[in-house]
Amino acid sequence: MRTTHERKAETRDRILAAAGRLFRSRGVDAVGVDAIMHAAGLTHGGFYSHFASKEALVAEVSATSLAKAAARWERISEEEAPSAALARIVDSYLDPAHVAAMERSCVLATLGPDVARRRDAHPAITASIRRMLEVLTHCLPGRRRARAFEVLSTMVGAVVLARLCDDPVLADQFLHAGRRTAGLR
Amino acid sequence: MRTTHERKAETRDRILAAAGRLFRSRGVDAVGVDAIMHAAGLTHGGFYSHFASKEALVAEVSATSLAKAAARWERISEEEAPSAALARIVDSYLDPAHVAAMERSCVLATLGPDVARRRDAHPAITASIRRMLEVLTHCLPGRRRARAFEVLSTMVGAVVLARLCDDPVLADQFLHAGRRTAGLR
DNA sequence: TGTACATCAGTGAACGCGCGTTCACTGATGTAC
DNA sequence: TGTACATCAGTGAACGCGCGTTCACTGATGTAC
Repeated sequence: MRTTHERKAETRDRILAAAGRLFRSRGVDAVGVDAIMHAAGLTHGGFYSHFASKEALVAEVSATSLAKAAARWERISEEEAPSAALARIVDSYLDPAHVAAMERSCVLATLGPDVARRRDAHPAITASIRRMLEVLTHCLPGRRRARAFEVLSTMVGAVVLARLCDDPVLADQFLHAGRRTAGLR
Repeated sequence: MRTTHERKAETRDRILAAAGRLFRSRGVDAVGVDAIMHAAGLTHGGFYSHFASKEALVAEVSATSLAKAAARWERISEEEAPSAALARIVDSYLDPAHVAAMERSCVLATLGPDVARRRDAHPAITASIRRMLEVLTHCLPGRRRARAFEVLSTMVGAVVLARLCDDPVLADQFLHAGRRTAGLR
């Protein structure tokens, strides 16, 4: 029974991963349970032995996906010197290739408004946002927390705006602005 | 026939306004043509004598709604001294009451990722973003365009993040961060 | 000014479709003896 | 070790529903004479 449980947990993770990719690239309402289960290599009927509803999945996907990002930032800030960690976090967030790959991009910039309309996802997301702010504060010169709010806001806004630009030059200028607010270059 | 044309144009505007409100507050895919037409005081069948499809409506709503915002910024920057205009634009954008009222809020922060997935809306949106950057550049001390990118990014990001926060104190800190990046207070 | 006709914005029934969810089932795996 | 049984993750047909879109229509309004 232990192995079975582990296998089920793996399947659950596969569903979460597939949903994360699809929700981010196409939008929550444009992706059906059917498509998610198919992407996870399963049939749609089994979905409800893992999640209570599609809404529950949405909340869990955004929570776990953002928690993973927060954990990655924490790992980077522990492994490297503050300024190097900051550069790595900000540069990877604002990397044009990463901005283009919506399905692997940050939930905040990809599903932000969508998730904002779903109140039950807020607590978990707020917790991850706090962790991200903590990391940024630790990495910023002078460790001024107020600056962490500026940096995170600019990063998220720059990615949202860059994605709306027809012109790649304009898009790049938003990404550069994000780096500048973080104090890089 | 003139009066008829004018009346039809008014109806069209009413549909656009209703769709703008509903799309922003509930999300594009959560609002049907039926609900939009009902909010405009009409029945759903008439929709297609005004718009080719729901997708066409989405593109037009985001384009006109953002163009209106850009025009408002331009008006403010012409009426007031640069620093006063900047304060008015940024403060109204980051006003907690305005942030809470999604249905009247900025398309960038409300439908950003949704619209980013619809390529046909990008040209018109890019044009409005350029106008907004122009206004900000004109109002910023030293008229440094690079700073306009930072300010717009922070404003959009701060609103997106504030809406995801469970805790109103945390949300307010994002809004304050937006003001600080703009050089206010 | 009054009448007959044409136009067309808006109506509401109807359509096919894909969605979220349910449920009886199957068959692989784990447990008991 | 081998057999019989229980469990339950995953299957796939079925459901009711609301969606986007179409279309024959109606009735108010504008035009022609």
